[in-house]
Amino acid sequence: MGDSVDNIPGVPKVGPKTAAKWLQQYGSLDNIIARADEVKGKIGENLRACLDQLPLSRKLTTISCDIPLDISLADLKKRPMDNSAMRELLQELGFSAWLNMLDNEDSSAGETRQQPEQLPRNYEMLLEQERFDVWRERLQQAELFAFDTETTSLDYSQAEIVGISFAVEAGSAAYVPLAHDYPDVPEQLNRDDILRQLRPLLEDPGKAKLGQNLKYDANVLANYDIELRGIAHDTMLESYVYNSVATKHNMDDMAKKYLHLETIHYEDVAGKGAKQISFREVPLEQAAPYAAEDADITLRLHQVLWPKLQENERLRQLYLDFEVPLVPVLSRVERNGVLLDVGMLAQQSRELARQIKDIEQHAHEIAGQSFNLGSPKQIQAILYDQLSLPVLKKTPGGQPSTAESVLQELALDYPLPKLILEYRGMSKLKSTYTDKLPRQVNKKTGRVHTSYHQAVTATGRLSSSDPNLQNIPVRTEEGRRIRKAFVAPPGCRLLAADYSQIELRIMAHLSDDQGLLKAFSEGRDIHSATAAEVFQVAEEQVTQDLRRSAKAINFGLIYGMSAFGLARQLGLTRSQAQSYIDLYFARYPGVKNYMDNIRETARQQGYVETLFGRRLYLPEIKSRNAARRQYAERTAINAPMQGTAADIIKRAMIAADAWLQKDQPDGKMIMQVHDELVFEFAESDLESCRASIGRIMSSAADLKVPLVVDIGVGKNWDEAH
DNA sequence: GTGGCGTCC
DNA sequence: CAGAGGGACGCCACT
Repeated sequence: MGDSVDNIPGVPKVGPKTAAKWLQQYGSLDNIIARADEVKGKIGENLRACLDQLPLSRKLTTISCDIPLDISLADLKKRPMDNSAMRELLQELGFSAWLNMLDNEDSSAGETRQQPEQLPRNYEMLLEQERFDVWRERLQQAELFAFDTETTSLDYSQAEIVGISFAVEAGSAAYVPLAHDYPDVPEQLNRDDILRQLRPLLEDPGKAKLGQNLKYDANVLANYDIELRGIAHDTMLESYVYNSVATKHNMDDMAKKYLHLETIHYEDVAGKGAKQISFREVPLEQAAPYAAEDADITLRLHQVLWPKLQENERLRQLYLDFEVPLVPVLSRVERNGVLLDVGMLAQQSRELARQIKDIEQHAHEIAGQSFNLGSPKQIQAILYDQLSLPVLKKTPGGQPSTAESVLQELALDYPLPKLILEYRGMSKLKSTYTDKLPRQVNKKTGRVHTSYHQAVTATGRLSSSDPNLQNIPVRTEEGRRIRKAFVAPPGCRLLAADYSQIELRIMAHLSDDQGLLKAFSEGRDIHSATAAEVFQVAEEQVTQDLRRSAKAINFGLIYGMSAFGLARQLGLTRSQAQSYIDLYFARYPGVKNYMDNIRETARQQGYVETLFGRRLYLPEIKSRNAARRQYAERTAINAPMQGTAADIIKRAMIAADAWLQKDQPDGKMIMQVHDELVFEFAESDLESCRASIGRIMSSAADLKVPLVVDIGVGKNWDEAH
């Protein structure tokens, strides 16, 4: 720790999340300082000391919050904290993400500090068949009803249903406890019996259902052989499509933002941490209000969000044609799961363990002492303090970096960095993949079942977790061995289909650049074509090196990279890199034009859109802080391309699923990796399926360039590429 | 809980 | 004049 302003000794660390929480709680930095002593000991004092010693307009990083503060504390105190000034200030401080300023109701001001309303509620607990019959009839008659399952686990494959709640109109909801279990628990309706009675309703596609993250409920119901149909609305997706970044899309946060209601949290009834109990053990008198409220709030959220979506035709279409239909598709993909060769992974773990041990021994000999190769801190001490290697780069925290690029450079001159790199690679493979994946195989199905998240990314992509199947290694030979453990069952083959250069094709489409469009239309290798244009040689004369440079330029552009970044990547001087970029823009003026336009569009309307109208709000595009503004500008450039690609593959998934259901019921869609879909087909069907999948994916969008799909088949995922 | 690092597209 | 590549998830060390 140094003694500069950004590292004041004795000031306890305050992470961005804590800082954000305080800001939300207390309204301004000023109030935090006034109140912080009460809540956090001496932090308030230290905060004040920290801020008071700042010169006017001094740019600094406050504590470790990474808050660039362009104004002094005196300035801050002078400001009247009305709603708009507060919003502006928060944005300056870099807390726009928590500002709730993205909502279109923004202009209606004055509601951020609104008191929670009293929630009118008429909640009923159903313990007798007669009352359940009344409610079932209500559901039967309702145009739309909300429901929610309470279960024993967040993991759908482990989850048992404990109860179900319903709502048909705001303020009125019912909870049906079915499997609560604790001493002296009241007698409840029989679960199997009730599910049997509900089944026709839940499976009827004509009966419209509403829920919060219905994919989860669909998966849980599937454990009871109930195929949920008639998914009409999902509040999580409504919120996501309406504004992907204004709030997290869980019910508690959404209720706060859109209903100004404080809800009963899961932790309130089940406790948290080690003391958390299963919902099964939650007493009925607590469970019923919680569960009924879930259904009620879902309905109320829908009543607020659905009209908002209907105001914008493109958002409405995106929601109805992409996101909602994707829910049952993802549910099936997850439940299909992927077969793993666990024996193969176990063998790899053993080999890695042996190699890791050898490297450790060797490294300790070189260092002359024992240390933890997995600790960046210890490595830092050994490399820079003890062995006095040159410091090439520092982390944002001011410490000498031990990141891969740095070690690679050092590895040219010293032996230890190379060993550290090898160690990192191997321990990563072992801990994250070969050790972990086999433990995530479901005992009942013998396969791994990931969860896809539909409302996480800012751009519209899916994400995957538990396990994350979207970051399985592919780059190195050792890494690819893990893909060989993703296998097809006997008699089947995996079919992997990926969109070729989809983001660059989208860039061609969006920018309408004639050169780029022509290159794609002629089916040329885009990186070679770019190299030929930029370096002004015939395409046959493009060397691997030139192609590599062109590829870096192409991808760099998609991400909004600067000359500095390109120079670093290609090992050029900055001016060389700049001249490449200039040449590129000279050759592809449409691209240059597009990038300038999209920045301007973002500034003017405050958001950017994908081809299908998905929006990403970028409030920081107008930030006076250059770093934040430029970050927003890069996002403005990247999001339409990344997001359009996400839209297209979602549409392809919906179409592929429909085709599977109709024509190939034995075939399975088993994975999505952003621009790739993986299927499992019987060997005998392989060739016809290959043609069908190719057709379905290529026609998922009609761009000015062809959507080329590369398809491979094999007994394992690696082979299928 | 946070930061650093590493895996993917 | 600093900072200079988009989007994710997971593991580990450390506090």
